[in-house]
Amino acid sequence: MLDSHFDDIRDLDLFNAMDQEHFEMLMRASYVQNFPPQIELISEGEPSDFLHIVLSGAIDLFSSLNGRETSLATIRPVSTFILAATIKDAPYLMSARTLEKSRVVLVPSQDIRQVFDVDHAFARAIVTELAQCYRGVVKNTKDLKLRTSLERLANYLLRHQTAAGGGPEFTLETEKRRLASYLGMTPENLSRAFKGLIPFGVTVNGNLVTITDQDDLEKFAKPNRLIDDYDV
Amino acid sequence: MLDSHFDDIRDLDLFNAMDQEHFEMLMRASYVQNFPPQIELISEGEPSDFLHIVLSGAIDLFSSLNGRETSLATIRPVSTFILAATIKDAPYLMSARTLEKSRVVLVPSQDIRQVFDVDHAFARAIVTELAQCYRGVVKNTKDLKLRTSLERLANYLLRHQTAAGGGPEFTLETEKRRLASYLGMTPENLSRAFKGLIPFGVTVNGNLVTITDQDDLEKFAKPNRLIDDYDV
DNA sequence: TTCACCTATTGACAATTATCAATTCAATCT
DNA sequence: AGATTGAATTGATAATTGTCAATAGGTGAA
Repeated sequence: MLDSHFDDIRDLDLFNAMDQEHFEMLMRASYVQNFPPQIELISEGEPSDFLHIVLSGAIDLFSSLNGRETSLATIRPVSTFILAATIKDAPYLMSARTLEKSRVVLVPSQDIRQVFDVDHAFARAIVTELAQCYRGVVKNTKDLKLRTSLERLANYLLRHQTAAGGGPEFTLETEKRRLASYLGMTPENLSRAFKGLIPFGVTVNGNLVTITDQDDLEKFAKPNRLIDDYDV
Repeated sequence: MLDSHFDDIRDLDLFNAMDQEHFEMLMRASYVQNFPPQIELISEGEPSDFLHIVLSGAIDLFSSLNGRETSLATIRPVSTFILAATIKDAPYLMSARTLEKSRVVLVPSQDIRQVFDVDHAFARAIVTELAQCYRGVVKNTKDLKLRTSLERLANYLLRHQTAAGGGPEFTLETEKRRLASYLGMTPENLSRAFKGLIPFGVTVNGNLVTITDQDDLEKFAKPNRLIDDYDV
């Protein structure tokens, strides 16, 4: 596995400062696999044998309990997932499934831990990545506990508008049922929430979202950098 | 600051594998402070100048937004908090206040980062600690999104029963209003939730909880190791 | 002790969210 | 094109949760 994907992975913050030799060692130990949509790559509770890297496609991290299910995150290329379980050699806390046809690299957890012990730049990158992930989940918890569902949707739209370039029109990349689950509501209520945002300058047509009154929406959503800014 | 608390801190997973010289360096750079109850030690959004270690007392980590407030965690001795912000040199995402008279050690973040770069055992301990924290927040998110408030309370009681030794009687160490906030509900609803658990073998009198029917409660709560077990 | 204060509890009611059923809509297959 | 499938939406209703107001209970200060 020393082919072209190589460069994309090397560019990730997690891998770009480490020793070349160690990087190649990891890549040689890895597997690249292609998966069709809707394949469950990981089931929560299983031992974490691999660090996963999405090269293309999209992955849904979700969790199930007593017949209920919730979506916790969407992973898009190029990034890693399940780092904490790999580090702790503990069972996965989330399941993962492909949302589309996806290309995934599997790096054996054992090799990750081994290289961690001899490559300080890699160790530092892992710490930074984990701290970033931790803060991401904390922000998500604040979003869930401190905002109503309408506010969560409003802020989600503002974040995605920014990610999509900032223009007044952008498309939802996510199925609405999954968006609802991610935001902690039912699909029915997401429909109603979209309607509830019409007075604040939001219209939706299928996957196309149009912010007709940016000020109105922001005044309602009150975005907060300690929740909504990715790089804080 | 090379006094008796020294040993307690050295015993923490975070510090017990590192080089003695580095440990002393960190301790010499630190401050020990005593705080009365209800003092806000940290306000979210501020730069993270110190890693905090609670030696005695108890700390509430909480967050506020638009006049609302929620409790995110309780830190009891001896443990650290605000590690991720320290590592990333990013602003605090949570505020912290003393719940009781508390003794706290402040280790300058700068020194933590400096020692991280030269002490591999410390680096490894930080990674493990961060991974643990990350997994803790993920479990909390699953608890919030996949369980009803009654189930959250039931499982909270089971976890605390275990922590208190496992017997049928134990005391809540937490003010009920804060417990309600932690569990994501209002104090009024916590009162009603306690009543709702009576049919499943739980009685409460002030801070004293009695599990009268362990099986019934567990059958209702359905505790899950991927949410409720601390060491998974 | 008495008062003041704060927490906890309770009841009544409102708001929010979930559930169920039916319908619309869009994409895909034959 | 027509049929099939599954997502999205809508309406009706139920369940849950929050809000407001009043009361009870406990703690500490004067």
